[in-house]
Amino acid sequence: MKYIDIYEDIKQRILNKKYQSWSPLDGEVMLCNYYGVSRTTIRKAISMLKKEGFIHSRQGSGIFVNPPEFYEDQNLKSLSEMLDSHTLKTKVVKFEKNVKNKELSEMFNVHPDSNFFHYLRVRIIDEVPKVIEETYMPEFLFKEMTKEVVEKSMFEFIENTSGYKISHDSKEIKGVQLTKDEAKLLNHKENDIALEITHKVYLIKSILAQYTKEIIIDNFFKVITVK
Amino acid sequence: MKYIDIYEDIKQRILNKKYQSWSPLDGEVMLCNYYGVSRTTIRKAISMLKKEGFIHSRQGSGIFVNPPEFYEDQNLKSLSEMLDSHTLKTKVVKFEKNVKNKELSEMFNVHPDSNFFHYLRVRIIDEVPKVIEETYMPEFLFKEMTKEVVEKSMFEFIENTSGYKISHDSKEIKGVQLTKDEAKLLNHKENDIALEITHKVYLIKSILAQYTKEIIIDNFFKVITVK
DNA sequence: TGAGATTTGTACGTATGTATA
DNA sequence: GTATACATACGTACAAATCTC
Repeated sequence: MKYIDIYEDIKQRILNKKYQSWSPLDGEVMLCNYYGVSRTTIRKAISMLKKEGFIHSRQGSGIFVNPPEFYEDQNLKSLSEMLDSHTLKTKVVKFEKNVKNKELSEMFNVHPDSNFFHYLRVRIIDEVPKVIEETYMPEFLFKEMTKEVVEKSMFEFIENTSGYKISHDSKEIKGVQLTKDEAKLLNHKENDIALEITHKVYLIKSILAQYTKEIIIDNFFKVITVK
Repeated sequence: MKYIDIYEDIKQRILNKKYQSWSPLDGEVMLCNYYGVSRTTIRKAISMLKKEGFIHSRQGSGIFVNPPEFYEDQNLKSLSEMLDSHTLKTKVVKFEKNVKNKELSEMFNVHPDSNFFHYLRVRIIDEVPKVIEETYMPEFLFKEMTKEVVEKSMFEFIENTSGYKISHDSKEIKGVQLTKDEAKLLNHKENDIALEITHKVYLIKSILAQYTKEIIIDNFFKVITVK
């Protein structure tokens, strides 16, 4: 798709700091000529870049490159993926199959005897354990699941390998005090304040595919919106 | 603007539960005829509805209405405005002018002698105090500021009355324990866990116009993303 | 201050591609 | 396989905001 290519090209230029913050991008007509496409196509690419906070535009004026803080935390990935620019290690503390649990079955809206995968990972950033990540997934949806998958990216597995399509994504953020076990895993003191993010991933038709609870010790979460 | 009208019309139908969750909307061509506009215009309205989580579409299949949890907390307004559907009262606890403060001046990037407005409001939802909101704004930007404005909507004041345009918006969310004073205002116990949201509103060219710290006692914040 | 040029925004129409039913 | 429905892409015209001289 042309507009995707153009979007990627401009995005890379911005990420590689080819433009100064607030500096104007070429006008739409100029971009049409440069990429050899119609204005509709350029505007589609521009629209995506705007949505993700890379640029903004004003009628009569032009298109302008945003400073990095506008787009850095924009893409709603797994919270831990947000930290991928740092040296990141993942330690799988636990990996179980055939877990049965009444509350889980209710949450996932499946038969009470259903089996779940369960794994617990600790994310280590710059040699410091920062995030505990505990995940449950129904086994009947993911038959090819292995420990190897858990050691890599679950997100990618769902999107590319499993054949399912992710429909939406809900996160609930709250402040909590660390339990004894959590404190131990994170080298912190019991009752220290942390953020708990419960994360549900849904497939088409609102089928819940994954439930994750993250405990994150860097006690903040940042959201930037561009008008 | 036609596409805005169409967007509003369909949005209202969805909010008023004229459609069942997951039920198909009319096709694009049908909507063109109904509203008497081109397909481009329909697609612009559809695109906005998608962005805000009201609907989703799949190629070859159709356009489908999302269930309420997709769109309820979508719009990034002031966090307290998110609760406007409940009976909401605002109590202005403090309103000061001519506040000088070194840290504030640095944060706003203005001369150290600059004056700030400062006000502290408590938001009362269903008769229960839930949110403490403390705001600082530089006086030189907002000359017409009065206590009356503070008692109503600050957001509207900036957008409509002051003549400035909001460029972007950053929020930082963290877990905190209530101080003695905060606990008193919220009828809670000292050291109870709450969420603190620091909120910065920027005008064009990254001019910081408002700094708000919210302490919110309902200890969660929900984000839903639709792919 | 004002008129004209520039630039993005809105809207129309048409044709073809691609996923789904 | 065919029909349907959304997705992509082209081109054109005019409106509205902004910038420049």
